[in-house]
Amino acid sequence: MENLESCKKDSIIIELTRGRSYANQLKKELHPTPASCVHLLEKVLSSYDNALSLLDCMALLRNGDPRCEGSDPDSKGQVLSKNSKKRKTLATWSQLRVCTEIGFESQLDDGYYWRKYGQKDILGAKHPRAYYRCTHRGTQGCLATKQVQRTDKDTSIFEVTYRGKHTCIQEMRKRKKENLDIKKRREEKEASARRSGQKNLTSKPENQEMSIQDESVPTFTSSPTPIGYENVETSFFSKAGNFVGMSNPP
DNA sequence: TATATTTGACCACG
DNA sequence: CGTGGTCAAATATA
Repeated sequence: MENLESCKKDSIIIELTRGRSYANQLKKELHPTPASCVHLLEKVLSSYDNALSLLDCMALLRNGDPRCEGSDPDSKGQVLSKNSKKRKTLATWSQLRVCTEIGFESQLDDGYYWRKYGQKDILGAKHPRAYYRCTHRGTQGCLATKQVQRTDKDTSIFEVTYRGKHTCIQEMRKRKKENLDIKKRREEKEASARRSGQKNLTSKPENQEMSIQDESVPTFTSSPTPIGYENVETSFFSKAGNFVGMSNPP
């Protein structure tokens, strides 16, 4: 019976993959695509991707991670800004929900270098939203940015929105080692601080960079998913270590 | 000293 | 005018 179920699932995946492929073909066929069609096509493709990702999520759930049930995969998610001060052109975007383990930074670490440039309290959100941009924006003109915000309900889930595309790949790989070295050092520092300072009631803990700050967002220096699309992509990370689900753009 | 983060101010948009 | 995104001075860290 499990076989039957997985067989059905495979069929669904095949169909969805086919549909996505057709949509891509259609996209190619429409050479000078009208603006309205562009948007629609993006939606269609996004739906296929989301459906496929959902199946992945279900598979992971079946493998047993009850934590993921907390978040509903079909929720619309919150509407993120479609247009910012300087990026009106980003008309289309997609959201994706992913669970990954916070403790394991390796999963979050693909070598990208981020620099925090702002933090903002968001109306209706319990936790502030942090704004990052690629460190090499000035030198290489890399326009990739991301936003990180804790979810209201589950503080262990982070919503990460990526925007733009990295154009500094070479530099990234090189930097990854440095990045890890820095993290190692931080870990050691934190460990020693914990050991020596457990009784200390110093109001400011030394481990701000490493662990999650109460209200703020951890200083991720890398993105967990490859950035290959112009679209904004939002991911949700939690302790669970599994994919949770995703939601469609409005 | 150089580079990264914090944080209030500023600005555009609805 | 409120909200969200960005800027930039002050501050922190190596």
